[in-house]
Amino acid sequence: MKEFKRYTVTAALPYANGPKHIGHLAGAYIPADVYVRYLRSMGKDVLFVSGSDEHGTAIPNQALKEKTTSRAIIDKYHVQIRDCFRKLGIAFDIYHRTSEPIHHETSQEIFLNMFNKGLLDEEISEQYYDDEAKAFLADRYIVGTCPRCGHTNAYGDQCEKCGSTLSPRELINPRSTLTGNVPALRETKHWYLPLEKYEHWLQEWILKGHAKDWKVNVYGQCKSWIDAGLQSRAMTRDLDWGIKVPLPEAEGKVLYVWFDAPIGYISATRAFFREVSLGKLEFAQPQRSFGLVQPEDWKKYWQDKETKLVHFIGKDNIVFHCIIFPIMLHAHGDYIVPDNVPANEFMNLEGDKMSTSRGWSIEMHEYLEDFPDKPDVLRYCLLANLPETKDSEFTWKDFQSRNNNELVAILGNFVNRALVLTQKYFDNKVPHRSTLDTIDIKAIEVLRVLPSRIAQSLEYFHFREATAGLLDLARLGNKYLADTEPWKLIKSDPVRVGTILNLALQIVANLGIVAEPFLPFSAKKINEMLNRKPETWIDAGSDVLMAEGHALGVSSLLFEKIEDGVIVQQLEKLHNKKLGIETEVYSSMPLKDEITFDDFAKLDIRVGNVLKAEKMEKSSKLLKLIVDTGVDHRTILSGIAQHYTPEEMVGKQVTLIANLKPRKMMGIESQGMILMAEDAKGKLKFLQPSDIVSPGAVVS
RNA sequence: GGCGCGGUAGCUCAGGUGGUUAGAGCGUUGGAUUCAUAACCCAAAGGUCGGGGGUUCAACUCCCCCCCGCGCUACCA
Repeated sequence: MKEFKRYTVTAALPYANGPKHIGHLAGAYIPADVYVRYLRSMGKDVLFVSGSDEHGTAIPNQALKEKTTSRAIIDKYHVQIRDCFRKLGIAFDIYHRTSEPIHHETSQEIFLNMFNKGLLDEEISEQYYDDEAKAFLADRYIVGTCPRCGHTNAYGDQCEKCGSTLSPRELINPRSTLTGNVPALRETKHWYLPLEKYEHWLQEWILKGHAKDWKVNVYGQCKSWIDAGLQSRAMTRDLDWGIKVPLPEAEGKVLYVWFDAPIGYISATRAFFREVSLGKLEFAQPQRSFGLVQPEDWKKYWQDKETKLVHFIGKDNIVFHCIIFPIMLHAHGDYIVPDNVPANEFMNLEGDKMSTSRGWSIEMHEYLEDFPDKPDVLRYCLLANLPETKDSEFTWKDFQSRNNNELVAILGNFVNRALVLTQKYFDNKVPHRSTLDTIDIKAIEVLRVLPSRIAQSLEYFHFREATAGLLDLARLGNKYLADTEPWKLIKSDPVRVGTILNLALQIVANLGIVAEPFLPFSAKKINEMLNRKPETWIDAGSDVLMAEGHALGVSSLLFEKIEDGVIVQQLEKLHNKKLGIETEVYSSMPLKDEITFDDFAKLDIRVGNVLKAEKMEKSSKLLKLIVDTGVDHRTILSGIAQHYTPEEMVGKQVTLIANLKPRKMMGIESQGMILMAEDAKGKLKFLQPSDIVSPGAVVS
């Protein structure tokens, strides 16, 4: 493995439009923090940056929802997320935010640099413009009738009713959400990054250069994108929230959020060195001594080939961190590109996908409210279950069992045993070590190799394996005590017991070092109980960390058991939250505009019998149904393939709109629409009369 | 439908370039023990490695087909 002079480690910028949950922690922040703490302990020159991502259309959207301003939204969530990270021990050197002036400057500089080098293509297209608001409308600010399902409040980019991905031009009767006016099409100019020009470079850099050292999931995802062929992407948007495009002709335009967000890592680094060099810390919180620094020192961390750049992210960010941002850095020319992007998969929760909007999540602040003194327990559980190679699962029962059977019973118990025995037999002082037996020498050998084995795992981003190694170190201690049985020997051979406990305490001291990256709060506690200053990883594996005669501190329990009741409560809380959100979602779905009876009478709703049903070729959602409507036998395509098999549908009575304008889908005309109800999980159920009626029966 | 990643003991997961009896932790069962938060320590039971073909002296590991989960993408209620 190549040796680097220094490390720049980034953790994904959390989007400041809402709270972040433990899945985000597992995906990026915890592994990044462990990695960085380990590097620091090894004495490496490492800088750990992150910050809030505060631009993009979803911020004003959230402001609309919470009936406040975009500024208020980012201020609220920036503080909330930052504080949660702090309480969980995520030790950033700086946690910045993209709304800061230095970030705007940096982003504009990079944009201008690329623009001046001719790296960006100009393209003119037609987009909706609201005359009254004097603004181009971002996709989300246009609503209209969905051309697919007829939903009257579909957004310009997506219909939330049917899930269709739309473009604003497709909407029927579009209107602006700002003023309610009908928007007009106007020409607008945007700047595109021609990703396809860098395909060859990506092939060399990733497909050839990182075939072995990148994780398969990351590599596979990149290969998939590159092989599919890349397309030019707009790097600017018509929006009033974001970083102004620094060109005179770009009034009212901002940088695309995915252009500026990753630059946030760079601007955070700039902010860090500026603040530290001035001695005025606002966002920076240096976690180690950086010595005398200059504002320009940020360049070493981004432009020197001897710097190893590592991005920690979740799998949803792979394309941006492995394709788009590296292309930006490479095209610009002054910057290094990431050496590795150890993206994790997703963590599920109690058998279902985690989702803040669906209420199926454990938000960081919720956990910290309920378990304020247990940040390490969460860190441990997430580390032990990290979705490194595939989606993994967090359950409260596992949380309890990890805590009770591993942290309490193995790690905490060993530390407690060693300390209590020393208190009892040797007046709380490190006893003298005399001649070593074979069993002692064997234990010392294991002690010597375990930390380097853990280090090895960390270097390769195998965090689960490393975490297991930490527990093995405690197991070594437990086994050593069980094998030597000092409590039996104390009467007959106190000198031997001294040797045994001396060694046991050396193992505890090692735990104080090795546990630090994983369980920083507990490691601190261990060192306090040992009454010693923390040491670096370089000392790990040593069997002479604790000097003879050294007085130990006051011992207390590292971890406490979690009772069944606590777990039951959390499960209830989770289910209640989900129910609450579901009813909220249903009740907040606004009623559609009032219609007259005549409007209603236009609809020809009938009951039909499904005569035939078959899967549509090349479609995963559509079933082709032949329905007896009483007046005819017609073909209706229905997107229920994921909910009903063709066999299930045959012979069923359904309700349909018989006079809907036919629509062609996948080359076949659908002559009507089957009415379906959707439950909270997105499952579709068809509507049926309570008793069998004749096909063609009119619904009114 | 296309592409990517997965499908290994009851549960959560390890198993570069194919090679003796397929591993770990938890759980279960049994034993030992009492210094320790009834914790620790030892041992055992438990898997036809998603299914079916093929290549090979030999496949969890390579190739083909199929099924299931997740993601991206297309089409879409």
